[in-house]
Amino acid sequence: MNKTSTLATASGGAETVDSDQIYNRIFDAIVDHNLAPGTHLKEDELCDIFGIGRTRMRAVLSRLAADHVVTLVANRGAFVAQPSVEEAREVFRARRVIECHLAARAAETASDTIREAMHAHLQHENIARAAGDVVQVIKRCGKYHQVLADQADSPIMAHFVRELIARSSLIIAVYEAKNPDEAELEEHTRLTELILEGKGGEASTLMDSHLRGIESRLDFSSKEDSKLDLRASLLDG
Amino acid sequence: MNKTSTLATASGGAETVDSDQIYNRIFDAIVDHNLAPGTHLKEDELCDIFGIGRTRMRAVLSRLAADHVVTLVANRGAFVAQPSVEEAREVFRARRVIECHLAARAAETASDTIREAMHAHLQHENIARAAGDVVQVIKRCGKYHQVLADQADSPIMAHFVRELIARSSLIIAVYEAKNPDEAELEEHTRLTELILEGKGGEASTLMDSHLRGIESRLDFSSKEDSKLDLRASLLDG
DNA sequence: TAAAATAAAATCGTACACAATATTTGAACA
DNA sequence: TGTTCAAATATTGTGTACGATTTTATTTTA
Repeated sequence: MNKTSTLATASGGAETVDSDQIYNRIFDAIVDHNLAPGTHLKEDELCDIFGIGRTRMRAVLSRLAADHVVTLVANRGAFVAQPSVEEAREVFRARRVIECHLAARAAETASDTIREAMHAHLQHENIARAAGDVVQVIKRCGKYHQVLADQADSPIMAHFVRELIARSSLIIAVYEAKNPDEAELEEHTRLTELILEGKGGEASTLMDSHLRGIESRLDFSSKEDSKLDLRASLLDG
Repeated sequence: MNKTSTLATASGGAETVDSDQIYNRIFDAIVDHNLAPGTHLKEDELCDIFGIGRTRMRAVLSRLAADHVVTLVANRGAFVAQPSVEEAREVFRARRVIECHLAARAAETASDTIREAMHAHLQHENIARAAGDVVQVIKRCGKYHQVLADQADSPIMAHFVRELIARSSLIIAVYEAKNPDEAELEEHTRLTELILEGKGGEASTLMDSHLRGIESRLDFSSKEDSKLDLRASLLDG
């Protein structure tokens, strides 16, 4: 929320480190599956990495906790969140309600701005797909929903969606989908068409089934919890 | 999120002050219109009041800022938020989307638990109304929506609603409604009936018009901004 | 007197020191 | 060898000091 870090006061050195940048770095690392769920985010370690004091790092971690991508445990510290099965279902339920609405709304106000933003993003998706870069494809697929939400001219709900997408990414990391599925890309393309054609009702319906599809491809069977998982495995094996 | 404050370590003294308590105190004070929008929440002052250090108070203020009921200004501090007109419209738009869904959902799963919770709350509303306690009536009316959201078995959306209701309270404080309107209470009663009768569609529709009613009773004409307001007043007078 | 420049006070931003708590290590013992 | 307890280590929780910035008060000057 502010610059700070006073290493070089005079001269144009600008040795400032923006807290927002650090926040985004960690947020992105979690969403992009570079930080696994359950990872202990030690304060000192992060402070060394980013070259700031504990006070500021703590503020960043609090913010991530408010986003529900990090869990704060008293006297133990911050951990990358591990969504429960119930939480996972809840997240997708909320996403269906909000994103279906936003899809319909985007269709109602379909403009050139939306057309450009959506097409630009779909190109990115296809490029990653063509290059066979699976990791990039997954990242882009998640981002499609954010791009769409941002176009619906409802900043508050777009903000909710941002959090829900991030949590979905964690959910996918924990309850790994069988495979990212090729259908996903096609559905994004089809959804974009419907929105640009102003077909709000159909767009909403497709968004609903699209999200249900992603949810249904998750594997809630084994894991449960890393502890329970361990216990179950030992009792079974 | 944790107890802390170590004044009395030994003995049963329990001189502990819970940060959550302080957070809730301030949150409630804002929602209940005991702290006017724009009020400067000075850290030292609050520290004296609650008997804690600045570190913890800052954490509390950050949390309130994440809820959008407090605005943090760099090098100036924390202020009770003053929602803009656009923000106000956005908040009510989001509320319609989410609360209409939750009303319908509550109707689908109408249970005895819901019946009890809703009736218990309506009684509170009517008691306050009968006593002619206008302030209490306003508070209770706001809380009705929270009670309803909590009954819909969708914790994430209920959490969103909590934030939106708090922001609505600030909106009402800034763009004061002509009057709290008697219709509000009747609509709550009618809405409760529809939900308990399992009429989800009708409940959703009523919720929509109910929220539109509240929004339409706001006065967006004069205020704009305290500064602009001041300037305008001085130029006009 | 009014505007501008300067000084003083108030307030926030950050780092750091020390306390409290949790975790690990290792030694003693059965 | 395995278990229990205690010391040592690591990590988080909080208050406080000091620097930076903003605001207010005062003085200077035209």
